[in-house]
Parts: sequence; C-alpha cells; structure tokens
Amino acid sequence: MESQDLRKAGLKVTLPRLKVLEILESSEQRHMSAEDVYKALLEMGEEIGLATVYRVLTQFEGAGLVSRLSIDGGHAVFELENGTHHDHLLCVRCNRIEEFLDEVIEQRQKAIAAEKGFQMTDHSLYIYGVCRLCQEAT
Amino acid sequence: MESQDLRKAGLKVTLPRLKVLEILESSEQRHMSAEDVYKALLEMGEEIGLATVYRVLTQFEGAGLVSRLSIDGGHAVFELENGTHHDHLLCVRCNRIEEFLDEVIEQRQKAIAAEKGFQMTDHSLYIYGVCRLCQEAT
DNA sequence: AATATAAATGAAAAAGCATCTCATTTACAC
DNA sequence: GTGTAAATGAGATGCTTTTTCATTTATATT
Ligand SMILES: [Mn+2]
Ligand SMILES: [Mn+2]
Ligand SMILES: [Zn+2]
Ligand SMILES: [Zn+2]
Repeated sequence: MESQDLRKAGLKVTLPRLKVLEILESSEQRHMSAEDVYKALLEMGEEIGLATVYRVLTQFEGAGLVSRLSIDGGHAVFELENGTHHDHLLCVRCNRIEEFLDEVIEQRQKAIAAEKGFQMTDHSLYIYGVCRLCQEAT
Repeated sequence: MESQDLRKAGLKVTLPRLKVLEILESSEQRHMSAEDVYKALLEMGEEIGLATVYRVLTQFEGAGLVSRLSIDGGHAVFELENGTHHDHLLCVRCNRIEEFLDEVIEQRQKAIAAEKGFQMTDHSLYIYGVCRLCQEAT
C-alpha cells in the first residue's frame, strides 16, 4: 500500500497523489515529463489537472520520493527515487534515457570543487549521443 | 577590426552585431545572459531590441563565435568561444561561474558512451556549490 | 553614386513550460 | 458528524525565448 509512502512523507493521501505514484511505478518508461504523467492519467481515465500533476511531482521531489532532471533547454523529467545517485545518457534522436554511475567521475568532481574552493552541493552531468538502436536505423 | 570576424562567419556587418560582439569582448563578466547583454547595450546608449540580441547570439552560436550554456532551470548564458572545450562550476549563492577542464572526466565520458553503445555527440557538466567568497560571507 | 534585392531589425505577438490565484472540494483530527 | 487546514481544478500569469511582419539596412550590381 503506497498510502504509507505518502503519509511517511508527511503528505495527505489524495487520489491525485496516489494516481501519480501509480503511474510512476507502473509506466514502462522510468523517466517521465509532467506532460507524460498527465497524459498517462488521462488514458487511465483519471481527469487530474496538469497544474496538479506539476504540484504533486514538485512535492514528491521535496519529499524525496522522486528526483527531477532538467534536460538541456527542454522540459523537466521526473523519476522515482531509487536511493542511488546516477547520471544520464540521452539519445538525441529518440530521447531514450540510460543511466550510469561512474565513481571516477564522481571523485574527480569533488576534487575539482575542492581545488576551486567550492563547497559542492550538487552536480549535473548529461552525455548526449545517438543510441545503438538509432544508429542501426540510419 | 571585428567586422572581419563577422564577414568570415558569413554574417552581414550590422550595428547590432558589432555592438553585441563589443559587449561580449569588453564585459568584465565572461558569461552573460541575453538580458545581461541587452542591459549592457542600453547602458552604452544603444537601443537594440531584446529579440535582436537573442537572434544575434543564436547566430553567433551557429557561426561558432560564442557558445551557450543551458543552466539548470533558468536562462541561458553565452560566452565568447575561446577554442577550447571546458565545463563549469556555478556558485548557487552569487551565480559566479568558474571554468575547468578535466581530462580524466572527458575520457571517462567517452568510455561510458562507448560501453552503452552511444555515439557521443556532446555532453554537459555543471558542478554546483558555494564559492569561496560566499562561504566567507556566511 | 544610384538602384535593386536579399537580409536584418524592432515591436509586438506568440510559444512553451511551469507556477500561481482563488473559489471549491476533500482529507482527517477531534 | 463537524470543523479546519490542506489540496484541487481551471484559468490566469510569469518568464524566457522565438516568431511574425512591416520597415530599414547592407551589399552587390549597374
Ligand atoms: Mn535516472
Ligand atoms: Mn565558460
Ligand atoms: Zn535513440
Ligand atoms: Zn558565490
């Protein structure tokens, strides 16, 4: 019962919140824009406003239930928090998103921040390219 | 004479273009938003429309004269192209921007793309933190 | 130097994503 | 069940950037 997740996060248990969580958990795509979630809700027969979807996703982010990626120029995408930090590879053709974690890079980033006298709070790394499938489909 | 830079880039030599170039070259801040450039032009007494500033910066980007950073959530900032790729550290307090280049990271990125079967076209890396001056100013 | 023409500009409108406002509804503590 | 604070929906609004279109300008050609 995911009502518990909501309560634990200090959020009232409401239908929009339950449904948004459900979409994020059941969708075949792990990374979704607010618009994606909104459309999935419509297909599911739930008439939840886009503003509410944005609100709920933002609250979930604040509660640590989801994390937000700010993709270059475009719109944000959200994903269920899985507890482990990772970065992303994005296909510029089909928008496929893959995840990776590289300890060497993580380490170097910390070292660079230290060198420059920065107290590092965060970082964002995206690798853009053409995925294998899109290369074959040339 | 920077008219040559423009001609070389296949762009007509116009006052807005010359003035935008001039601002980018003479400003004490290397990284500027379109709004920053627009305001600097006003202070210089040049009444050039914001739309034109955006257009010119975008054309300069296409011509390889400037590069654009898409900063998390906010607006884009532009900088004169200096021929060498680099990434950025951003102060979350005062918005100071510092530059760095780390060959280890550059290398790892390529390796990761290859591992995942991606033909890498680009990447974007930002390290966020509190700069030395802002730490002292606590 | 005058002319022609394709490109550039300015001002305002529009686009696109996200947030806010406010009247109404709902969750939940008592 | 009631009361109250919180959540929601619909539309307005905000903010950055792009587009439209009438007018001006740069530059090639006479
Ligand atoms: Mn992810
Ligand atoms: Mn830079
Ligand atoms: Zn692809
Ligand atoms: Zn700072």
